[in-house]
Amino acid sequence: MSKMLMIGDLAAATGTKVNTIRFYEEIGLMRRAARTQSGRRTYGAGDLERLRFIRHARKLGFETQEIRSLLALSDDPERPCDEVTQIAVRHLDDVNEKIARLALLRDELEQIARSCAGGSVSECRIMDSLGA
Amino acid sequence: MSKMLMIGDLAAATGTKVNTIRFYEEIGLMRRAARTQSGRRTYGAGDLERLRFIRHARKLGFETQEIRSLLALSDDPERPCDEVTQIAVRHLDDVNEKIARLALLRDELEQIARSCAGGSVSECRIMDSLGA
DNA sequence: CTTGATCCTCCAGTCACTGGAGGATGTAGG
DNA sequence: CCTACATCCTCCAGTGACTGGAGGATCAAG
Repeated sequence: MSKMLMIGDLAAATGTKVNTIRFYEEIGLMRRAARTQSGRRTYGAGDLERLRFIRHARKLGFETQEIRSLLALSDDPERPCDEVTQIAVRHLDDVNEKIARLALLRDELEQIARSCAGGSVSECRIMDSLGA
Repeated sequence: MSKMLMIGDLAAATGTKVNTIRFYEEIGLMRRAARTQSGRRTYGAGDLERLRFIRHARKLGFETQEIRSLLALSDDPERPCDEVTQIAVRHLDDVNEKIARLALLRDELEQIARSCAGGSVSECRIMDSLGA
């Protein structure tokens, strides 16, 4: 069988605090981990992947409930199709808007970095980039 | 002179809670607002733009300190150039990574929505999209 | 068999808000 | 002018998502 991971291994592999992983279990983002005889949590490769997903999603500004609903898409791939599509489409709009805003911000940051090459930034439109 | 805005106008225009705007002032994200005779905060168009920027940035997963440093780029456009460039470049990397991850997530959501057109989703790779 | 790293539970603290009490002010209708 | 009601003020307690630490058990190496 494949390698057993301890909670510290997950933490190290994802840059998450051990306490945070236990917290994710408590609020139901991570599955209740299997335990050893002495009560220590054990994980597999799937749990590692799941934790990475959660962490990245958080960094992208998704709330716990949104992550829950994204994870649902992969947790139960056999569920009714229209339900799944509905969740996916709802998130698609959100994701596309995030991408569009970030693209504007990126353009402005590039502009600042470039224009600054010779002199001081007198024309700063950074707020316009997310102000729309 | 241009239109004077009250805190409630800002709140309505940006979908922010009144209390949250006061909180932003407290932690120094919003400037200390000018007050009327009776002590009510008054704002101008610039404050509205600034608040919109803050709100969008939060939704994109930036922390208060990061927003502070982004706002600094437009707050003081005459400051030393290398300093500004440094801030901009540091954020550029972060922004580009966010965009890349969101693009992967979008592709996967599109795939789910499409493939679901006829049947149930048996091949769900949504976690791969943010798992890298 | 000791020592040090990791694990456990439980609980208090932080960050970024959110909501409400209690009271002053502003404005529109009678 | 007076009342009614929305909006403002300050202050403070509560929530969501962690973060850190106390106090104690377990495990792996020497």
